[in-house]
Amino acid sequence: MPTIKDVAREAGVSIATVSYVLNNKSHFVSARTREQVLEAIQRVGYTPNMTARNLKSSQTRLIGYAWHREPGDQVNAVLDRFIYFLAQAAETAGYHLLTFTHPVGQPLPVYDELIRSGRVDGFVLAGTVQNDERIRFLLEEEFPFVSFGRSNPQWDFPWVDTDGAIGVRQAVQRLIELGHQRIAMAAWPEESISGKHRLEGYYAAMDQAGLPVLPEYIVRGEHTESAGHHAFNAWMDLPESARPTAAIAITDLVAIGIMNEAEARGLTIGQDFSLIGFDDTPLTQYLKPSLSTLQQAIPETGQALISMLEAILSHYRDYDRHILIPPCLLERASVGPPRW
Amino acid sequence: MPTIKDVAREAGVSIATVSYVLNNKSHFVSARTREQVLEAIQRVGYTPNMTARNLKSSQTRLIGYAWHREPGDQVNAVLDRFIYFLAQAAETAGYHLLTFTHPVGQPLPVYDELIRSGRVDGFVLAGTVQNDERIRFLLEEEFPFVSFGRSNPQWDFPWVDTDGAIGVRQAVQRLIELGHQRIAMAAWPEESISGKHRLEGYYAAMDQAGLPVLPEYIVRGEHTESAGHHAFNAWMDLPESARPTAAIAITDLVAIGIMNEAEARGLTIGQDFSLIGFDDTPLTQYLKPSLSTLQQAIPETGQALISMLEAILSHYRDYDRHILIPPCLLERASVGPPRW
DNA sequence: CTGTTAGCGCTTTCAC
DNA sequence: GTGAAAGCGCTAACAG
Repeated sequence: MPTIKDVAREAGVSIATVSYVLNNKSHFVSARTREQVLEAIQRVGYTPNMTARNLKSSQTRLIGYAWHREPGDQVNAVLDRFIYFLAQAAETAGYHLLTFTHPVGQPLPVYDELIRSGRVDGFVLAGTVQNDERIRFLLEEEFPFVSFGRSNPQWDFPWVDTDGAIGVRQAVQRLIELGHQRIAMAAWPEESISGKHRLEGYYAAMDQAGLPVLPEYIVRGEHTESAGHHAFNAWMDLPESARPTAAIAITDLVAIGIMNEAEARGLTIGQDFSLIGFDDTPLTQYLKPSLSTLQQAIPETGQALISMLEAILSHYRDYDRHILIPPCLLERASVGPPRW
Repeated sequence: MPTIKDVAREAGVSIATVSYVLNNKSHFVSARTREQVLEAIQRVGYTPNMTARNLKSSQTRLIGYAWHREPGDQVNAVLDRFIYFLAQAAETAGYHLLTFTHPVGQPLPVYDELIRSGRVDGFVLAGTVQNDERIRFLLEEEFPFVSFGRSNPQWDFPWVDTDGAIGVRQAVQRLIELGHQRIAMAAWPEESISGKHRLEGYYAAMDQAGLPVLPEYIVRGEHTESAGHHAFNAWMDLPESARPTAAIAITDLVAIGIMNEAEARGLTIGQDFSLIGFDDTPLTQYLKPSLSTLQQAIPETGQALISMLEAILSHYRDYDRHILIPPCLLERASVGPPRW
């Protein structure tokens, strides 16, 4: 590989001059010299060495992102899509993503090592939880990062998140519009932050419409298909006059459980029972019936996070540290007017 | 961040000595000095700067991997799983993954830039096609890489691939074992290499069992759900005595199309018609009936690729340049004995 | 055994 | 305007 020296020799100038034109410090260089250098660069086929630049400037133009492997060999469809757009946005900003993994429950040593060895300029976090230890750690270390997802509301850190409250609210409103009155929700355990936000949207819509929410309407469970079975059974155990005619599932996988359980009981989703999931997981559009769902604005989220991180790394002052992006309701065959 | 100088000062030795203990050139250092240095490292909390090391050694310990975004906003479930295990294997070998994207159909400039700027030590390719231009390019540049997937058989390059022939053969044999005789296959267009291999497995199993393969049994199509509809319709258009009672779908998405079309025609998959897909795409286990499928050995593949690349980067001589890994048949509810 | 020193390729201050 | 030279943090001859 040719170096800056080769270019200098070829152009008959010093390496400093080459560096000037490389870095657009053109005001220091005469137009003629500039031309010569540019030609020399072409001739020898020179591209600046990133490692050397990085050493000199004490940066890496690398953003760290940790993989999330779900338990039980599952995938996280949202994050799989997310990271692609994150990478793309990062590249546009002149960065690359350095991806890494860490032992389950032991993220900190890996983050620490990456920081101390100067491997990355900043991090993008995803899959944050309440009191996320990574956030606490990075805040403490004062190391640049942005987060896809909120955490402890007491902590002041930059994040972008899907506005689950708005999304679910909109979905419930749509069901109400279709004539549903008894609407249930399959929710997540209390600890989940995004679960809490989505549930808030549900309550908001029901309250606004003056519709009662029976305690039994809210069934909490994990991110599993069987949580859907359980929820649906709980609803069907209610006396007929109280049974919900529609439901929001906190996630598509739970929605699938609900669908399967309903079909097993001889009910037709979309006709006898309306259902809206969350995430637009791949393949859900091909289910019979196709599943209505709230799709997160993944590309925009990735873009927003990178812009934010870029602002931080460039020490800009003015930028939003908290961005909420509403999801988009995709109405498919799993919803319809109530049968009764 | 403390540097090697800080450690040297703290330990009262030269930076060379610190470097020696850091790089386990301990034979040059007395046990006592070694101890002192180690303690000093602890005290000042020192971690070697990767960029500096990299500059010195002209490497990056970074492996480039390009994202593949499928057309039409689809995901590639196999690659999404793959990259996680690839990252993990890379880390064990002391590397990290640098991920990047490139304009559709224009990969080369990005690969070139990454090489010229010394950003990565090697590449892992995935989603290879016939006469893959990336392979041709990297071969020409003599830049280290390994490939998940084969390409032009004339080219000599290191790859790991799923043994689709073995997998499909095994799947067909299983169907035969259950009593099926008229077995069809939804295949890919002729250009697809892996499509060709999988089809070979189909023919091998049918031949071995002495079962005839009507030309109509092979229906080629893209990686879409509608390709499944089309295939199933084509089969059902055959005179009843010739209609297949089971089929292999080249991919789960096509299998879903087949399932949906069959159900629409009032047939029950698993009873009236047996079906096996390919890839174990997430959620397919929750379909009704759950889809039998050939699951690629993704973790092993990632590991094998990294070992191979590591061998190349370390200039080892002895290593397999071509590794075929058989997939695993997951038998679920979509298969059963033929009804007739 | 340990230290001095010359770079790795680049940016940038400071002279000229 | 341009160039000489220092130095980013580290490794590895080479001296001693």
